[in-house]
Amino acid sequence: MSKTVAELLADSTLHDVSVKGWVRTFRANRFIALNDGSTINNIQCVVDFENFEEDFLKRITTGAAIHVTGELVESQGKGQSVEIQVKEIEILGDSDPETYPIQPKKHSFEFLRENAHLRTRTNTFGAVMRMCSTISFAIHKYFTENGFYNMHTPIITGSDAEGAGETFRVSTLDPKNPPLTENGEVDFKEDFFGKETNLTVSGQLEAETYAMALGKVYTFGPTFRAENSNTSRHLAEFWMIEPEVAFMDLAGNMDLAEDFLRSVLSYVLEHCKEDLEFLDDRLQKEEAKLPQIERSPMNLIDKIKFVVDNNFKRVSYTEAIDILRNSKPNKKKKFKYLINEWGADLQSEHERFLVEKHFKCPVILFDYPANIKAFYMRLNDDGKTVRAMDVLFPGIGEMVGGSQREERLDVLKEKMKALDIPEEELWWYLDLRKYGTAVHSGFGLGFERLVMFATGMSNIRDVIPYPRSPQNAEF
RNA sequence: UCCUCAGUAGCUCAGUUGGUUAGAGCAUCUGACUGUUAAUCAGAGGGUCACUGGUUCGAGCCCAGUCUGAGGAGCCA
Repeated sequence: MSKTVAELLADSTLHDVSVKGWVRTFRANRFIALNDGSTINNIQCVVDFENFEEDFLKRITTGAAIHVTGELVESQGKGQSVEIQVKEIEILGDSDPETYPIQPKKHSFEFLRENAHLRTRTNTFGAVMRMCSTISFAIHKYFTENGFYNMHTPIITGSDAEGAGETFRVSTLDPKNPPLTENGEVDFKEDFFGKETNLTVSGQLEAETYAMALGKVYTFGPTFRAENSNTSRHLAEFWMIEPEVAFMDLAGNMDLAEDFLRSVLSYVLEHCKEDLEFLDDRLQKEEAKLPQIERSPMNLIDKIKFVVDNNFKRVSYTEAIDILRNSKPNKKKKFKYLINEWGADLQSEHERFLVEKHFKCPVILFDYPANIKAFYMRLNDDGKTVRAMDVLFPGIGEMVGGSQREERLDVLKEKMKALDIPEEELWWYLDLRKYGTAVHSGFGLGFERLVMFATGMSNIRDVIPYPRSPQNAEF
């Protein structure tokens, strides 16, 4: 029975072993570094090349899949504690060294992105993708242990009123020859659902309906935005975590976001040690090439520990504006957008100043001006701010965006009217405010952004298996 | 979408003021060696210089357009 490399390395009582994996390197015609993805570590397989045909050994190339049988012994070399003294090798799948793109050397992330189907066979992407899985599990674990129910919100939606960005249309109509109405417009009554439909940009509104029945719910599913965003932190398809809780106000929402993030990251510290150490090491080597000023003050693991061990700084929008207005870069006109008065939307440079320079820790900004936030956010008594909050992380920017939801029917209706959001599209959403309405809150958290922070990867396209972005849907 | 930068061998890159046959390291192939850690040593093969057009006696290099990628901005998670 074959064991995984992880099992071999963990159990010192094993003797006769059998393992299957992919060849990383074959050194000195004697040492095969074999990896099967179960761990970042390779198992060294020692071959007595005198006992094998030369032509057979030539087929043991980087990328080949092989089955090794032998004896697990203490290693004579220094780089590893144990190794397999090989008795038999079976080549399961050859790998043509002339064309196999992954060499035992450093590749650029850009190159590996073009070979996304093979990049998981590298140390870095293996580590990142194993961590994705662990983080995903930690998220479900946190919510389950805290009394949340998981729900699957629809991926195809009929309402265009969520207001969270451009949508992808879902249609079975013939794009070359669509049915037309008398006015010459596309007749979506003829379409599959009998109306215009899109891929979801958020499960929030549906999650609210379930929170108002099950109490605490969360969604963890794919989300689609057809924005022409070309940045290292946006994707057209990403996974979003959206908890929604009945009877919880904004303060509770902030507590939840903070506790959630710190718990998940703490779980990662505990359960991804080897992968984290590798990524940390890699980052430090990368940073060593940079000039002193551009290096980050903390290494990856310390950065995660810092977030786990310290409270997030909570600052109202109004306080943040005061801090920014009196800040050095504002006075010296170093900001591209200078902060002059209350009501201005905060730009990336301002958020980064607050998080990276002023507070030097994750920051929760709350109580934003109503006119720069979404229609469903709870209006404060001052009449000009809403109970919104953003959690800002160093290097990532907005990790979480959330709010207490407007629970008062008349206030909500007025807001929708002002923003031209048709009531008949969201009749069911308004029903929540008619029947047993209550204070409730929730937030959205971008899964890949959390993975970026936990892995130290700087491009979001490198923390999702097959990134979808403008002009790119390969694989 | 906007701004900036880049595109030269399979990969990572060098290529001077425009001037003979475009280079290096790694990878590959051949040979040697064999307790190595991205093994080492010797040799060989490998190029539509992103694409299209232009300027010029002559373009990898200059100009225009297009495509692709990166960083930043906007939109946001």
